Amino acid sequence: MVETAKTAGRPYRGASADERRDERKRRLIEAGIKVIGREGYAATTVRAVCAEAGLTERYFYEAIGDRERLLGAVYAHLVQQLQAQIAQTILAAGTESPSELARLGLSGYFGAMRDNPDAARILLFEILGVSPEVTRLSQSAVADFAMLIRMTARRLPQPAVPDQLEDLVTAGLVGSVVFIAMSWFMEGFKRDLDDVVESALTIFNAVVAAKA
Amino acid sequence: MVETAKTAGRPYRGASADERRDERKRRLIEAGIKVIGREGYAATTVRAVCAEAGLTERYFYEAIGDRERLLGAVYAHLVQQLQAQIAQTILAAGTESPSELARLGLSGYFGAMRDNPDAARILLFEILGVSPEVTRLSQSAVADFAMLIRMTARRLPQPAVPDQLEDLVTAGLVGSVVFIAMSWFMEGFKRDLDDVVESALTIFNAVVAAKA
DNA sequence: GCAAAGTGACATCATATGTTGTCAAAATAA
DNA sequence: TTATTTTGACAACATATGATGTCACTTTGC
Repeated sequence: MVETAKTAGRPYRGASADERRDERKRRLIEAGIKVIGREGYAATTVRAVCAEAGLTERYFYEAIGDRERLLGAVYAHLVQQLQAQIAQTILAAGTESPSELARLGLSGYFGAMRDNPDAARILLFEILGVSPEVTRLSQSAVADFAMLIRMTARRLPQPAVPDQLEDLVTAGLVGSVVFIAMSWFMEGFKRDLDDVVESALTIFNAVVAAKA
Repeated sequence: MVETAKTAGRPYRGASADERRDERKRRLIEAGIKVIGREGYAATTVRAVCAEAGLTERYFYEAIGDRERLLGAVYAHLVQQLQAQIAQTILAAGTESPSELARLGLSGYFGAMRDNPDAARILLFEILGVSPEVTRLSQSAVADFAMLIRMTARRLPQPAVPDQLEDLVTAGLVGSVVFIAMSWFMEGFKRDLDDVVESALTIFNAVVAAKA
């Protein structure tokens, strides 16, 4: 008991304590996406997530804390991933036409939903009505996407919408995209991606083209 | 034990067995609106609903069945109420202009949300991610409102949107209204009702005015 | 008045699940 | 090798709550 100052962590299997902690958290979030996406948040148990991750409950409570924080972490992860993908798509585009940018962004969004139904279910359905904290998180994501829309529309010569309504209108545009995605999801993604993109784009272009 | 055929019910306190059953169900649904609206569905217990209704658990299980069916019944009740109110508003209107009809309908919708926040919370937030059955219920309500929009838009001389996209676009319009309502709700209904209606109407009119 | 149906307060049961603790085996440092 | 840390499988606990049962009291019909 003379000296145990370095209890803070020791390498194990070639990884430092911090690296292992991060890796466990990553695996738990990944497992959370699968389990919540398959079973729904209400039916998701800590045990099931741990089994999917190949970890024990202790690490769950160390890395995440509780079920609700898992959902928050999963959601934040998915939103960030989605935003990054869309941003990358837009930035890589050779065009600056708002309409074409919108098409690219919407394609990225809807494509991501179709290609990862587990994530889509969480992003579209499982996130609401869980708790005030999680609801705020989702509202924050909506605000982010609304901001993206505003930034894109700002490239237009004249504002299409009265200033004091801009935030509500862009929130509405986000909602139209989400609901189209929900309908598509519920139908099992039967429609062509192009149809879905075109539907959302119809609304976007109409609003942008309308005179203030 | 010679004869007890009429076990089917006896008047009590001036009401028949059926009347009392209906009244209990009504009170349970009313209590469900209050408790779910205040505490959220996840935090709603059968005991709390029964206490709010002034009834005992036995009647809950007789009249409703379980927690999830309560949410379904509450939601169906609220949607029906909302649809009836909006339909009445529209039918009583002296105009046939789609734009004016839309303004009336949207005023009814947003006004109802503001005037009954408990119901609004259930309609906007608490209904998703509970179970496949309840999710289908909400999708069905979305489809109903989308149909209402299409019927209104049909009065226009020429279709504003390609036929094969009509369902997705109208789903998107419903989504824009819902998300505007959600934003408004989350801000504590600070904005004027007129601003909110005008925002949704901006999107509606733009889509309707756009050329196919 | 009296037996039976209806009601309400409460007890009880079963179960699920979040959460923490135990303990032995594997990996590391000395 | 040996002691210590890390890990994983699993037990154990407390709690909440859905769901059903008990029992005394009220109301009704005869």
